[in-house]
Amino acid sequence: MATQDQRKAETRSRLIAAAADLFATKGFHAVSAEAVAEAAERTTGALYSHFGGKDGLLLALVDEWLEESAQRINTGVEASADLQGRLRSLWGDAIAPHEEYGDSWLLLEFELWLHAARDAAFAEDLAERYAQRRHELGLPLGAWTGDEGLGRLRHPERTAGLVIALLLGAAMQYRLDPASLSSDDVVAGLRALIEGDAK
Amino acid sequence: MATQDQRKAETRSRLIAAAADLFATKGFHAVSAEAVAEAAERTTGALYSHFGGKDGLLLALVDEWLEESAQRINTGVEASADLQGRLRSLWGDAIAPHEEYGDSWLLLEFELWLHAARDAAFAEDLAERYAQRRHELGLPLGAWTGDEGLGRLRHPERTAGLVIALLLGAAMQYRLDPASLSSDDVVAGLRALIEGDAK
DNA sequence: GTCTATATTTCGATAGAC
DNA sequence: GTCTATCGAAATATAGAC
Repeated sequence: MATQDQRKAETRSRLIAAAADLFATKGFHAVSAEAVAEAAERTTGALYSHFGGKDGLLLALVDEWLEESAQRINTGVEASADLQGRLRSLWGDAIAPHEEYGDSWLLLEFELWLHAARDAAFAEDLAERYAQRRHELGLPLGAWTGDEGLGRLRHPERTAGLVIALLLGAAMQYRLDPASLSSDDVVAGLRALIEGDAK
Repeated sequence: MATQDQRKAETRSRLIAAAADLFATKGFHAVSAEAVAEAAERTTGALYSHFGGKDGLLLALVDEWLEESAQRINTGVEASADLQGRLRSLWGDAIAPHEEYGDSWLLLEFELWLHAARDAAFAEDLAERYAQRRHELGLPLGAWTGDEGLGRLRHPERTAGLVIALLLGAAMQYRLDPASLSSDDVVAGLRALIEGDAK
């Protein structure tokens, strides 16, 4: 194992982490390549060598975000005992500071979505990611309703899509004004969506 | 009525319209002041004279957006006869091209939200706007359920917040992949949210 | 109030040494 | 692979004529 490879990997990791932070808090176009390199304690030369530029860096960031967010959904949720607790955990994850990306992961979520909505190449990647989310949330969702005696879901993935939609839209409003929505309101809404699809 | 005032008003209007289009389709930081002026068939001098710069232009845009979006919610919706039709109209408005802002109004929605999430001054403005939306949607929402024999809503504004949340989150996913959510799914979700709060 | 022209700064990207 | 130095392009903002 060469030391070169370690340093290379760390440089790459540092640059992506710095990009995630800065792109989220200031926006992609508002951040210069030099600022990212400086925050990562590297130089623009290293950035261009690794990613070819700011765009390549953003693409790499999306890829890592893809993997990471797939895991996030399931963590914490499975620790809860009943449906109510699981839904509460989902909402908590949506608004709580995140371990790796801090309290700005929600900003990154929308920053990436905006780039995808404006660029077809990004859109395909992100669309796949959302499909993956719906799929991975749909499975446990169907199981939970069974546990609660609500019957099975007719369309687990479609319901998962609605659940994710409500979480995102509620988080938007919560970010602007935390008093505008209570946790109970959101959880009640999530439950209504789920029960509406349970037979 | 002086011709000077007319020209002044038109210049202002042109600049705001061009800004709305460009900020939505390319993003605020990706658009130069000169590009906005050029699209409005004016010059940067006029832009700086009216708004003091790009930031001032964005603020003026938000204000106009505030008024305009308040009216949009109620139009089209009241034309429908029953709850199902009204919910379908709401969803249609969320994803359909808009008269004044084209098919990019959804992008502007999130662009403005991102700026608000990053800037406290913007946040206050936008928070007020969302509160206004919840209020103006909550009233008819409560009336609709009465018409349908569903009883009255317990918390019209909170339910309106959930309805708006679902519309925004669903529109996000729909924009990335129109096949991911059917209109029936979304309308069913909206109905579930409303019925969940009706007693 | 609006336009032309421009000063100043900053950005993205590259070349070459190590 | 990484860094230093730098070029050319583009952005913000201003000054002055009309």
